[in-house]
Amino acid sequence: MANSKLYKGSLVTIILKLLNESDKMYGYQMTQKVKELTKGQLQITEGALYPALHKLEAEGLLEVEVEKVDNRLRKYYKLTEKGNKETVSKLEELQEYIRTMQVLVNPKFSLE
Amino acid sequence: MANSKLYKGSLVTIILKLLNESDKMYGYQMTQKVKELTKGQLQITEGALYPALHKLEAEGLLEVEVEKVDNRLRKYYKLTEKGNKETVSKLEELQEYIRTMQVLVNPKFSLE
DNA sequence: TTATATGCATAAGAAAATTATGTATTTTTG
DNA sequence: CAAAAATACATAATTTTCTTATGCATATAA
Repeated sequence: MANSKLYKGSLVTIILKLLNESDKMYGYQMTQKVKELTKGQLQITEGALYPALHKLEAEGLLEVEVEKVDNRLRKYYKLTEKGNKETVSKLEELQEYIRTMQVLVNPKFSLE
Repeated sequence: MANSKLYKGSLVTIILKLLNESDKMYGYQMTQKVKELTKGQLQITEGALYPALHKLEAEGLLEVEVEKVDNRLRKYYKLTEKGNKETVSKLEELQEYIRTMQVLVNPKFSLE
């Protein structure tokens, strides 16, 4: 997924946020969007993405709509109501994670 | 390690930063320090910590010094020169990760 | 005196990723 | 025009990193 191990665990958050912004997206499109937004820094691998999408669908957070474009298959995903709630929760978790890590990494804590 | 999966991959960064601040520490002390700094939010489990310390030692990032205090064993870890460099690198990676995730999560990117 | 805290360690299993394939169509490039 | 690259999905084997469970031992608090 990236050169840094830190991204481990954040794929679901990224997927949910993408769908939260874009209404509906298909897998390949997500990989391209993330590559573009991060200027190539973050490359989502298919081996990570597709199983993650299938899992989110199985959990009822995403729903699928298959489309055929140019004789090629596209599986559009969109958030369910449950998925919307989970998105909020995952984004809060991310902010919380960042806050906590800032505390640990902030030089101030050397004082005590 | 925590309720959030996001912490996966950040243990090494945390360990290195702790040692960067404290010169030398032993495992149990690290768990307490992190618990204290994060007000109980982040609990480092021993099953994660000790293997991680052993690995960092094997990689030459940490060196060990065993001490006996009150008839109980303590293994003090400190950063090697290589460990110091890796600390800088890991902290940069963390800042980079945070920046990237902010971009992905920031509502602004819905514009294009 | 018994539970909790201190201090280490490892093994089994789960979760989430990487890497490597595989299939198939379309578009670009030399 | 042929070959390579891009588009679009999928899965299997393996690796990494963690959780959970267990184990041992001593010191301190209830």
